[in-house]
Amino acid sequence: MQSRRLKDKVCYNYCMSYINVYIEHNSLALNTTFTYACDQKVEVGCRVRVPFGAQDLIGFVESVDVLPKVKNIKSVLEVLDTKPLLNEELMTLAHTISQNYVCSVISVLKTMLPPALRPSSIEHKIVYEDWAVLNDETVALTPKQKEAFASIRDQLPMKASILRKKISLSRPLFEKGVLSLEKRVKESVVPMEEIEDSSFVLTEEQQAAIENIEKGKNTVYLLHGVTGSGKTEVFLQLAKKVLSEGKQVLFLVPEIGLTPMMIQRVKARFQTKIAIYHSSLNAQEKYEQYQLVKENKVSIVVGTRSSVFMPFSNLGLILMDEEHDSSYKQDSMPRYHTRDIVMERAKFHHCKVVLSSATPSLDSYARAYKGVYQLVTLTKRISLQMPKIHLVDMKTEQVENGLSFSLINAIQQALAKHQQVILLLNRRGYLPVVKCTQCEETFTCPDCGIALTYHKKEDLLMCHCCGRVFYFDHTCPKCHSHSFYRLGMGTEKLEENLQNMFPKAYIVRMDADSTRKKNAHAKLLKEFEEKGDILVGTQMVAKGLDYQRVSVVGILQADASLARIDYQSAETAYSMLEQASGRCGRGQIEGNVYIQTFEPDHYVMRSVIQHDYFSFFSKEMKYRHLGMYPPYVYLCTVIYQDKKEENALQTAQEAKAYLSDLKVLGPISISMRQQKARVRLVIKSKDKELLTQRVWQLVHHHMRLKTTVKQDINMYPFGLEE
DNA sequence: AGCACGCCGACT
DNA sequence: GTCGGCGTGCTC
Repeated sequence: MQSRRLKDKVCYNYCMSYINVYIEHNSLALNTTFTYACDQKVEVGCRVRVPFGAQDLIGFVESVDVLPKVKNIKSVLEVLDTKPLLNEELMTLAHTISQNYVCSVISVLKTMLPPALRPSSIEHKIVYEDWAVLNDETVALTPKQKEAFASIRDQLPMKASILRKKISLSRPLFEKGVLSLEKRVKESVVPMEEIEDSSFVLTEEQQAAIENIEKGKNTVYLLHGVTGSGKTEVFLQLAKKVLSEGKQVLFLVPEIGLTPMMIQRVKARFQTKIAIYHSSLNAQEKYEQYQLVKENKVSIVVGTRSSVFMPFSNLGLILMDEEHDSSYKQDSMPRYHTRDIVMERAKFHHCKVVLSSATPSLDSYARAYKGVYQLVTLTKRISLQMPKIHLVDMKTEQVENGLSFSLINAIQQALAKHQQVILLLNRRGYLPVVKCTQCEETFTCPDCGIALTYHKKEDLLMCHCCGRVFYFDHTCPKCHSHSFYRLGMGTEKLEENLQNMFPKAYIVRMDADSTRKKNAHAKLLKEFEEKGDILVGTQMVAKGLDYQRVSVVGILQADASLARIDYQSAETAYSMLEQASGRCGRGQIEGNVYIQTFEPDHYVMRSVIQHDYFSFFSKEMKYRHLGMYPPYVYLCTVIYQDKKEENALQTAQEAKAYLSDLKVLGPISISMRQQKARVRLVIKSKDKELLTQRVWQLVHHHMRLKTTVKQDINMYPFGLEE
């Protein structure tokens, strides 16, 4: 006994440790650890509450020392976790991401964890509920109590709330000690519908692709398959094999809302062993899915970009569907690209990666072309032939309400045959520009400085940059005139026009406005599938939809996506056109695509008409080489933000001078945000390490300036829009 | 990032 | 004489 006490005491003294923690500030100025004394057991990867100046904040333990390295050390207020939230792999990964993306470590730690576990003062509490568990069966009971107990004996442990509903005599059972209460994490009921798994017969091509990947020596594979060639089935087969070996699979998708059918298929195939992780889950649901993975209760995770941080212990395969999709790049700190994280995790777990797309990113295809990745192709459609593309030359064609006669004709024919039509117009709202006829005044957003779009249904003006809405009294604020030019057309107006032209047609509109509510995507798609004739929408209708009855796809204002000054606009335009075309002719009926354009001879149009990705790739690579753009160089954008434009501009110019050894474009003024002027630099470098090093130096240089001008770094931006 | 400290203008 | 504006500087 005495020795035990002595040991305890020694242990107590010994346990005084000095912990280095990251503070919950995202600011790069605070991207260092702070040391605190702690007399409790703590491990690296735990959260602690610490005093920080006048505030008390949450910190994340980075390392533990026996001796302090600095003076004036405060003590931790509370240790929040008994076990580390992140393992060594993920802690190391956080540092790698911080280093590569020039962002704070804590910002990475925050994104890695589900909201409920985030080191943040804003609490997302984990919800617990009471469960009744068996405590002592030998206690004497009255006959009635015995009877009540017997009726629920086999259902234990059970939720206390359900128990109380079932039997009225629950209280004495607890009081006498037969049952006891236990707190358990509340489980939100995620309904698991029983779905018939679609039967499948692999085509020769699919079979060959699977063999290539399974037997291949490479780590990374690019599965390039035309739309409707059955890439998903290849994925499912690969996953099945890896799962049967007892390893875990990560299946990444761009946005769950757009691919309900895909999720259904994966669910159906792998029933119980699956976790689904995406943005529309609430904090509690995310926490549950996260725990399932951490406790090794599931072996396949289907999810959007944040699921790349799941705490896998034995990852055997990473599948990345629609790898070209922009939603894989996060546009807030840390601005990581999911593909990069995938490569890091694959390196750690020694597992294979399969990227898949009908229109791969130029980056990935270039790597596959060079042999860095192994290219695997699927050239044939499962159903019929590829849809036929008709380029409609808007310079010569007759037009009514923005629709060419060829397209109107095709729609009429499709409707007559009870086939479905998808129309894509990448502009939401009713009228993109409202202009006073008297003084030419246009309505612009005071925060962003861009033109407001008129929305007819709500009768208001909306900023499509920040989402702010403005009351519209149909009076010019400058000259009080009541007449306005009406320029352009958005999806809302197109829907109205179509309804007038085809009064009997059932029209479904899908854009950012109609899909704001939870599950709106799935609802609208179901509505279209069951009774819709025409689906009108922005580019979101181009992605992943798989309906058998669609025979016509129309793309309006196809040039709009080409006309932008962005180096990447041709790539996104090609991808959008090809993906949209792929939505028709998936069943037994022929597909026809009408692309309305003023530039039918543009190389993007020429390639789309042939479904020839490679010809597009070759042409585009030449332009990228000429202009020195990715994948020939690495880019980084730096945005300077200030109330006064001249301040931002001056800081940007000084930064450019500081980076005189690198190729720097700009500074140029870009749209405002939150009433602040913004000025942008674009840095180019062939040397990735040098770029990272110099940008870090720029960050420290900027901190030394102690200016109010904000500096915002975006490593490897997805295009140069905004 | 926050929050305190500090030094100036316009009020009871 | 004080309340409060926001410029500067520090936080283990």
